[in-house]
Amino acid sequence: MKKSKAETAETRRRIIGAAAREFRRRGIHATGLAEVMAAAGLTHGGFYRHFQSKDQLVNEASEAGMDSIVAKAEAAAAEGADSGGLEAIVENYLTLRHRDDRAGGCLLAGLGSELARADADTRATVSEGIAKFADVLASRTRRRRSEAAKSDALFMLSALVGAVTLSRIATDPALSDAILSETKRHLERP
Amino acid sequence: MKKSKAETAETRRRIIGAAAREFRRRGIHATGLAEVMAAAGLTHGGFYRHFQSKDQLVNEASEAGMDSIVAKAEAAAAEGADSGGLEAIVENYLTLRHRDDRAGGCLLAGLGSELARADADTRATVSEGIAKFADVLASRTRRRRSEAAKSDALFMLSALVGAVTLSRIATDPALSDAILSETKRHLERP
DNA sequence: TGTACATCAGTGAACGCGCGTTCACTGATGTAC
DNA sequence: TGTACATCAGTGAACGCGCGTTCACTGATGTAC
Repeated sequence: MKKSKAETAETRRRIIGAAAREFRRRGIHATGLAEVMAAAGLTHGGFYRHFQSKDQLVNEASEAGMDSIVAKAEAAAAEGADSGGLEAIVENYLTLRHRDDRAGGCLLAGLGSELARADADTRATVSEGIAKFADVLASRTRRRRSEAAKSDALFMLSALVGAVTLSRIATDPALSDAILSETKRHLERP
Repeated sequence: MKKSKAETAETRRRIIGAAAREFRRRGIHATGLAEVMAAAGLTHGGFYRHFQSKDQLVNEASEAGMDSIVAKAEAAAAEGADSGGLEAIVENYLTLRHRDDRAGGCLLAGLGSELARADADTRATVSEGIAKFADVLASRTRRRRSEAAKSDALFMLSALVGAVTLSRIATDPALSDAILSETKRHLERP
């Protein structure tokens, strides 16, 4: 059953993608490797041909997750109606769709408190992703001074991630919706 | 080894307190009942004299956790130098001490993404806690209209929780500190 | 008030289960001649 | 170009381990007389 190099690389990418989705959907600790492999269309035994450990997969899935959310933010900004594209990112992030789509949503909102307990390698990976996300936001502000833009970006990112996280906990639908809509309102009219 | 009613109630409270701390420190899923019971000075076998399941303990520990963070916010506001006490809450929440003290810190920042996957009972409990926390913040704003105060409160809470969560992920100390300090700056000078 | 018995908080061994990880095996592919 | 062999991605059974939960037992307390 040996596969070509291209097939092997494709399988590896498929496992990482399935892991990113399953981790965000059910949590890192609660998701087993067998579950991830099944989602990738494989059996669990083959896992160690591609990764040294679950921790390594968590790290690579986190990198992929951060890359994808940063790319989504850039795409939203590029399509945005406003000049800078900042509102488009916020509009896109603080939606009911994002709140309800954990598997496909932002890694930070989906796994924030679990990532805070991940190993140093994974946290370093995510740390870089946070910086990149903040850079994308900062480059879209109308601030002249780059420190002010960076400051705005870190603040906005905190509010975005906190709002989606809290809106997912809330069982009261009015509260859940209000967390998203009021955060949106404040970020758009600062 | 039967204990008096008062002792039994005290033991129950001790288990809940230990659980709240251990869950925040290591995560809900990663913390075993034996660990919680040991932290409460007991062996694991006695757990089911007090609770029907781990889920029930998670629910009660979450209630205790939300009560304690709301009480802390009220206490900070009462001691605050500013008239309303809002700045005192923000100053108190966005500290390096809070970031570094997961076991004793805010339940929402420590377990946010895990709570979003908890059972409906626990999420309902935490949902009420979020509403109470927002009420405390809203009552401290200088807004006249109560809807505006509520809106501010939900936004602030999102930013507070998001900032501490992200600052705990970040391995770059400058980034971690900046997330807290820039969020503080924006919330204090809106 | 004193005595006999029922209660039940807490102990520690045991349960089934699912986890991360390992391993012998298979068989299609890449490589050496 | 064709053939023989080595490689290694993927399978499925098995491993030790820790988990949530159960249970027989202990013995101090509360209760009934």
